[in-house]
Amino acid sequence: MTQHRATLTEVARRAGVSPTTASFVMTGRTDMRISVETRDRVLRVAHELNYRPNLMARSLRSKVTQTIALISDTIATEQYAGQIVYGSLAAAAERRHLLFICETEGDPVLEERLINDLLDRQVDGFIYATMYTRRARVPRSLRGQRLVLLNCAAGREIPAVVPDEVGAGRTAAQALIDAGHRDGIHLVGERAPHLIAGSERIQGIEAALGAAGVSLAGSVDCAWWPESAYEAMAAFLAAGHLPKALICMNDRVALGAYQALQEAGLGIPEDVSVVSFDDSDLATWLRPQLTSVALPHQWLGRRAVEILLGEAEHEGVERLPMPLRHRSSVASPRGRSGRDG
Amino acid sequence: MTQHRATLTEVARRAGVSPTTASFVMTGRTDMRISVETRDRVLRVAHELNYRPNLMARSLRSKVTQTIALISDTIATEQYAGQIVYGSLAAAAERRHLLFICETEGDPVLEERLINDLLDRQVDGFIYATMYTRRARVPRSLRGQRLVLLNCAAGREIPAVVPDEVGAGRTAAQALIDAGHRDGIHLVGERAPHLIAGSERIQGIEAALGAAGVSLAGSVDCAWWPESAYEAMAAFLAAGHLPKALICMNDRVALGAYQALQEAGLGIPEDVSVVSFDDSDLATWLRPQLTSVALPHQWLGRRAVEILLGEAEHEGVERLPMPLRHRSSVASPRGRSGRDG
DNA sequence: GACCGTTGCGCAATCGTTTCCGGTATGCCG
DNA sequence: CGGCATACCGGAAACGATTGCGCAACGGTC
Repeated sequence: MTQHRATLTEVARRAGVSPTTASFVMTGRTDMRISVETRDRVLRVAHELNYRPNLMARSLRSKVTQTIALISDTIATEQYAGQIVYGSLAAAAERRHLLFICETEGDPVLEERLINDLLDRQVDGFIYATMYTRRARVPRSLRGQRLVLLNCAAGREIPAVVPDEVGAGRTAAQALIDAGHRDGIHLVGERAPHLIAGSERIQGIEAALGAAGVSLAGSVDCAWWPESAYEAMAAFLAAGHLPKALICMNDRVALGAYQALQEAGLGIPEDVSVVSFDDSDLATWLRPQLTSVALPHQWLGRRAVEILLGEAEHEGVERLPMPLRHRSSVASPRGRSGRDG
Repeated sequence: MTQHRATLTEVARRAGVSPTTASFVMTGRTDMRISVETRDRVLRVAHELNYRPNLMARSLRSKVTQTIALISDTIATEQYAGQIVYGSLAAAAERRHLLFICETEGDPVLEERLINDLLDRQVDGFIYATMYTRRARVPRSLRGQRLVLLNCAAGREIPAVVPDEVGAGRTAAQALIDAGHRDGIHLVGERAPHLIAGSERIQGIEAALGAAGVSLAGSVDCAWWPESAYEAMAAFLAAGHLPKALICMNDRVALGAYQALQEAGLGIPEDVSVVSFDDSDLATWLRPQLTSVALPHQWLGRRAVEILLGEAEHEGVERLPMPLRHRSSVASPRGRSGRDG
């Protein structure tokens, strides 16, 4: 089935040298002097035999596997996770590391089992990711391991990478302020205390508005899903409210808001401006395209790998900026003279 | 940093037995007789020392790593990929295997490098996945390896798992027929030959329609994206066409169609019924919720793992059914007496 | 010719398991 | 008391690399 792989010992024998020499040649180490002829001979034989090192054997000795684990509660289930995975994958591949991906489904027992399985395979380090930003309790079995938290935090001593949600809130609010909005600004989406992203975004929003001498006109309470947002928004409009600008807690909420606004005959952005968070695919699919503050998922992944592999200084919790993706859903308050025409 | 892990030899010494005995006890092998007392003693010591086997050492000897590789062109970039990953992950975890995930980005050089890296780590097998169903050329370096193709095929001798797109086409068409549609049925989305999913879906659609003595009233040509679909559909309506039912090539196309229909004042499903393919998140977010034929992504992943680990018979190319998710976007042709109210 | 630095390389142990061979008691039978 | 199962276990060689030493040969110096 699987054809024979030449071993280092075979290469050494065929080249007429010791395994030691062959090893030094193959790994390119220079702390043992090897003549050019010998070196070339070994390399030639290795190439002829199509030699590839057995990394398990190497790792057994050297204690380094060039392997890292990305373990998450719901890595694949959540739609954005792909970008995190991709960022980590790419960063790992660039550094010649391979990634084990695991999903605990939030089950502590499964989590424990997976961590042990990973440990048994001698992974060099862990990225522990959660889908929603929150405080995390680091599993006991991860104590003492090389570890970076992603999207969650657990004190200063463990490096963590999270999105700068407060900054995002400021950015979103500022986008409206810059467009000339001063009143009629409403928040859409519930402010539940367990949604850290939410509280922080709101904190940033209020800071930016406050700095401009503006305050929120009100808020529409709904779950962070299209249907809930649609219903709440429809009821809000039916009650006679007429918002001039909406800050939606995420793109899915924005979708629901769009549906209600359009059904009520309100134009975006002529009558109502909309900004949102996440910058998912949805943002470009809506009509008009949605201005959204992007979650830097790919960067979170990359950054976590960089820190894990010790290339970046770890400064406790690192907050990655959430950039504004400016599109067509924001215009100046009255009239159609918005910056996007 | 990382605390000491007890080795099997240590356990053996502390239990007063040979490593051989300890090994047999720990792996639960019965082909060497071991007294109950000895067994218990070893187990107790192992537990006290918190012993965990070093799988690298084990694998070095036994040639089995309990590790498989999922290698894909664009695993994370594409939004559905998450479900494939999740399915494989779960299936692998259930069988005590760990998954290496890799993304080649369609680059043959990177692909070659990644496969070699995986081979060097002695993975037990490969799942080679592509995001869009197509013929695949299997990389040379994968020849002779345990391998299952996912979403692509390359001849009878290599097991493959793909969605049953022809069946999906039949299902979609049948949904309209069952609702009473006989004419005014239009296709939305380009029929490009490289989109195997497309050709096969159309094949199924025409088969089902033909069997019912019905034929397509026409088609709207557009790329498989919301914006393109919106524009094409808007133009189509502007030209005076009035479709009674739409079969959209995927949910994103359906989104574009929804936008155009709603802008034209046409009601879904009162005036126009819509069915689609993929059953992405979008389908439940739209108003009305979209009837869609689901891509069984999670099952593709699971199935590939099962076949790879030899639990399922490999019968060449296995086509997984694409089930209909019936929602509110389909009703009987005229009047609002659709089955979903 | 003794000494020494440099150059070039090999021996053998090691990593933590598994596994191929045995081996030693003990009891029982005849 | 010899022989033979049976029950229980251990020695040591793998697996395929890395690595701590040590060592031979050569050339030059005094």
